Amino acid sequence: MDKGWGLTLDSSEPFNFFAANQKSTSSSFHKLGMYQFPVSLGAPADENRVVVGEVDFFDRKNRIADHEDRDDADGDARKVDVNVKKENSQSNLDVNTGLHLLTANTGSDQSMVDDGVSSHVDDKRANNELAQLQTELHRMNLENQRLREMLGQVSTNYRALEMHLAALMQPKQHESAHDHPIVEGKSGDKKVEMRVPRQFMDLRPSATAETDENLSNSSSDEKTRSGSPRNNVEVASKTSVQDNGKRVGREESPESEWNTNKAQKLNNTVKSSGSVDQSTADATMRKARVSVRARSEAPMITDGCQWRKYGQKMAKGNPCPRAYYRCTMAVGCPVRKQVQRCAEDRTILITTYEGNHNHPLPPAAMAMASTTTAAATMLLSGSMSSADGIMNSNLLARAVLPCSSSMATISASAPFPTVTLDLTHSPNPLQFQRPPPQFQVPFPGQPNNFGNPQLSQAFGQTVYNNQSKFSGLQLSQDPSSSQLPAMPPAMAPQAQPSPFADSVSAATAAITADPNFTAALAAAISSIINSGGNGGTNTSANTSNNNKISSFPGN
DNA sequence: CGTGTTTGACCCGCGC
DNA sequence: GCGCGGGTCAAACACG
Repeated sequence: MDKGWGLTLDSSEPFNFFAANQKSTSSSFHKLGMYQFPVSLGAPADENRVVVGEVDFFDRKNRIADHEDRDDADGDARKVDVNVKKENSQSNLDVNTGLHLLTANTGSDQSMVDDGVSSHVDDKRANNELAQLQTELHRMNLENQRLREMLGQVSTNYRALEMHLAALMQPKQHESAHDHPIVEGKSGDKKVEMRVPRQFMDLRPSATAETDENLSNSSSDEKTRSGSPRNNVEVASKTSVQDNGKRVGREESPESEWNTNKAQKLNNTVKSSGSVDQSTADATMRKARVSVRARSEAPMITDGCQWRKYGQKMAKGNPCPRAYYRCTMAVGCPVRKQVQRCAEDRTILITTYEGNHNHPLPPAAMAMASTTTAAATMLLSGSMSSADGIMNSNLLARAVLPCSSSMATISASAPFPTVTLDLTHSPNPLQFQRPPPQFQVPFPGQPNNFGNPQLSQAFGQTVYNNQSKFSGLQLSQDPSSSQLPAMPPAMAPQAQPSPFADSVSAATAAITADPNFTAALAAAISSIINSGGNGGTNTSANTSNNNKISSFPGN
């Protein structure tokens, strides 16, 4: 293994949003506190270590211990040993940091310490090195502490959120029992139906059943006429109400999900005398979208699902056409996505997901599902008109995306409430040193609202320098907020980067600023929070199904 | 030949 | 009512 970036990026492949999860099935997950994070991001499966730049944390630590064993009289070594033991004790608290991502030693590094009798020169050199390592370890201990605090806060917020959601969902459980039968039946967890991890892009975690019921009440005859072949209750209940045109029956099923928006609008009109707030919330649920912004030269990010392009349009204000894709992993799957390059920066790919899968998902897609679901959950809870909903949204934001202090944006404003996961941001100056991979991270200070000002927000400083705090998400319900200017890179005041005093912190930041790592972190966290790990068994999911795109908007 | 893409036409919602 | 823009359809086409 070379001493370069352990997080390899293969520019020959499209940006695989969750390649990390796919490649780090079980052996490559390393516990980070209560969560597990894949560390062999794009690296060969047999390399579980992460070597950052020229610094190999674990080898250095081992060397420290080695020196200490051989030279007990060395005060520095003793100090370092204390630090090492401190860190080990922190490991017992189930909170590890990137330091613990390494699991193996290499023979090449061992050659530095097994050179037999140590000379004075070697001792001096070792002392100097130990002094440096002591500083590094101290810093990492601090980072460990910060991470522990973060994780503790995540846990607390999540529990609070869970209880809150349980309270909200209590009267609706009997109705939602039929919703998402596939995943719920698989999970069997009593809390699963409220935690929304079960399907990729489940955008209706709470109001689904009620909305469906409303739909069935108001448009039952339309349903029967729709002729949808799906037996999925959720989808079948939302089949097209739009039977006033020739489109009815033109396509068997996927359209129905998309038409749900229209159906909901009609429904809201019908029941205008009813609970306005509830109907508004339902409509919001149905329109919710999750947009992912990522730098990629590839025509489409690989998210684990199979897509078929069904249309392309020139969107106003963007010279790059917008491509429309439909999920083809199952007949009648209503999930669709739009892919469009950013007008201002065409290296940024904007992928917008909408709809619920009506089929089991491969693990790779589950990873994405967890993330997008978490984002959608935040959006939906935040889209409530009540202050309680806003509070809930903030809780969700903190709990589901604990590292999202500056990486997710919620916009409940028109036309569709959308939560945007912006993976284009990284203030890491080391990015300059990296060869431009296919999936790039932006330069510091780069504007982040390309072409989609109401959606974009920083997403990249996920665990930037391990200083991310849980500042939550920006929640906007004011239509005027759709024109919010780009949040400056310093929008997360608590995520201000500290100077890279040494290569360790710089390398750590480099890793954590990597979008793949960021995405993997978000996916891992949300996966575990949501499902308790039903996406843990990764297989060779279709990661190349998007390579067949012959043309791409903007290319 | 099956599958997926391309692309012009069509439908619909919305603003004026 | 009209025009615009977004979203979708489906025939034609390309490809393996």
